[in-house]
Amino acid sequence: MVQKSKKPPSAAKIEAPVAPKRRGRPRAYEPEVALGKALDLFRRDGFAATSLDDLSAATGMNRPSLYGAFGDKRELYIKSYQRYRDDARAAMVDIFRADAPLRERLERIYRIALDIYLSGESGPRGCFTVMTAASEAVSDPGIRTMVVEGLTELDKAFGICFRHAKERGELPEGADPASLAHLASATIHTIAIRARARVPRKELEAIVKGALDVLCAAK
Amino acid sequence: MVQKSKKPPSAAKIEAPVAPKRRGRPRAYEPEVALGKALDLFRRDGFAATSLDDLSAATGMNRPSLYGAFGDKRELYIKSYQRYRDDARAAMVDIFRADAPLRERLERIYRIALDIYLSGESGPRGCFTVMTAASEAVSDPGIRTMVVEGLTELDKAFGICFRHAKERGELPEGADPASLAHLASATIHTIAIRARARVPRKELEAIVKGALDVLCAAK
DNA sequence: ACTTTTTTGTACCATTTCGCATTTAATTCC
DNA sequence: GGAATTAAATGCGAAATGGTACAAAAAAGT
Repeated sequence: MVQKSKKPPSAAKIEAPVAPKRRGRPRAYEPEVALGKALDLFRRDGFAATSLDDLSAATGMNRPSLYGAFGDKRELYIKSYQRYRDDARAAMVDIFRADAPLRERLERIYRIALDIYLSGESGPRGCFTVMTAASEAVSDPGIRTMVVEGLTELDKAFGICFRHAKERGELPEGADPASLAHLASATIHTIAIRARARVPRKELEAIVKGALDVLCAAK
Repeated sequence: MVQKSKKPPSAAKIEAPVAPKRRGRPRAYEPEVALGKALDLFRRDGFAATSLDDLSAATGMNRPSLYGAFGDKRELYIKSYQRYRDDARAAMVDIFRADAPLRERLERIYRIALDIYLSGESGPRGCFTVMTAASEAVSDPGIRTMVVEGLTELDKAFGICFRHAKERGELPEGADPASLAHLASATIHTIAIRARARVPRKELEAIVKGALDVLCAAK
């Protein structure tokens, strides 16, 4: 289970054209898509309620293959969570880095967040961190570390946003970027929770709008 | 499972002195404390990860008794959640109704919330609604309804707070109580999540302070 | 004392769960 | 074509799970 070259699926097309000429029987699954399916399940049902049979059915891999590819259930869960965070980060990083007015950046961030939280065939899926990972965090130090990392990463990204906006004069002198960032994160969290309770998108958008009205004019 | 007189445990001492002279073998457990133990378990581990054996061990009741007293696992979960909400409401309702300055009322609310979320022998327990009920909400309409009720109840309580404060002139003219209430709820939620990830109380208090600085001076 | 009522405690059942051992299939290297 | 290698497929097994049947126990009513 060392899995060397896995990160660059785009660069892979350059370095390893298509067939790396592996030695034995070829895999009948693509690890990336299988992990995506596993992620969907874990995200919907949580760790305990997701059985290996469910995962096996969803990924199309039988249990031994699953085990061989990703390790045991906990490892698969962690890899799923890692994948979720990578995806979420990838979807937001450009916006966080973009050079746009504060309000516009925030609006785009929340639009992406809503897309992520509300998607899903069998109901809105919410946020992996908030809905299932935080629950596991009490008893599993490894997962806890990941959760804390995720939370602080979001805080920091928002913090940079607000600090930047303050430097540009978009915020009053007295505004505290750190506090505003925490409130922005909190809005992400409250939206994730409400989405999971099937609160309609319209309402969530209204909550976001109200929050932005406060945060973009604060103090 | 009709359970008539159950709500007034204090008034019970007046109406039913001690022994209502029930007919058969007396119960070896007190339903209220047993439900409290069940609540603790569900809150820590969630619905799926809590087994009837665990519940049986924690409550001291064997499974048939559990079943007879509270119904099946899902019913017990719902009753636990109901109990949690009752307790939380009871702990906060006086403060919400109190006639004190905005900031002081909010500070007291958040102090209570932190007490609730951080307590627990085997680590901080977080918020039942946020940590486990919201997860179940996607697939269980009954639980979803309760979650939505709980969320809007909190929104409303905060809303009354801010509206009241605005009428008193504690907030600027342009302030929108509803938006501020949602941000106050969001702060509750973010704190519940972070508590679960074992973020120390000091940090959570700092987040609350920052939020109050913004909310009590907004717009 | 004996019946009735309510609860406890033991034991059980069918199912599900995770994990693995073993066999079979597909591919490359020689 | 045959050995080597890698993965799939089957299926086993021990443990745990939710739920229940049934007998023993403890109280009140008669």
